[in-house]
Amino acid sequence: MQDALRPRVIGGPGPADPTTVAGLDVAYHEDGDRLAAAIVVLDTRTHEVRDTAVVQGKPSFPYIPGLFAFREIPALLEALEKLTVRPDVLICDGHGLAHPRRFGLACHLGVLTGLPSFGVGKTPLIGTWTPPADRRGARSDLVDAGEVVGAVLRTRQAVKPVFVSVGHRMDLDTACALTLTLTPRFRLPETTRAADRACRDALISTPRT
DNA sequence: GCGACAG
DNA sequence: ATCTTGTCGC
Repeated sequence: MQDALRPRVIGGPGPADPTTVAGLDVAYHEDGDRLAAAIVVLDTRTHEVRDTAVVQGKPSFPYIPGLFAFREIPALLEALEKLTVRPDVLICDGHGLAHPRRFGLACHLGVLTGLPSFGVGKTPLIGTWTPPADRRGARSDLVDAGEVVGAVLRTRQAVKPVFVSVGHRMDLDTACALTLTLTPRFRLPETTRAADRACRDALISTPRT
């Protein structure tokens, strides 16, 4: 399925001046039988929350490296339908092009929604790289099979870098610039942090349905 | 065959 | 992802 959908990915450039950016994330209950997906739309400049959508559900697919999207996409698409604000960019918790078949979660969501997207991963899935300089904004190429599939970006000095890769209708420079704009204080983008908080809270505030 | 392996 | 334990720093 990934090989079939990959041709539908459209390359950059990404939006020149996106007004809103959305963070997407999914949290799982420790019993492994319940999950919550959240999407939080922020104003790109002020980081003010413009919209939030949270849905609960059950995992329908196991976690398998390389097939991660099939586990989280169902709930994320449901949450997307509940949004009243159409975000200009989707920022995913995971990779885009930096995937064995060049079709990670960010690419998959971008193709299904038609929206520009990119991924910001906390750990690598594929590729090799040299550590970027120890200062915010420093970056190095993430290379796999001889091609640059993403960037290793330092969002905070003296903190582990993040892995940025394009999804759909996006270019790496725009993705890295947006990531830096969204990390004024912490390692991860405010979008990701807001979505992580939202789905985690939803999972706890609703012990049973 | 062995090791790696987004969340 | 989630959990635990321990350390460092503001």
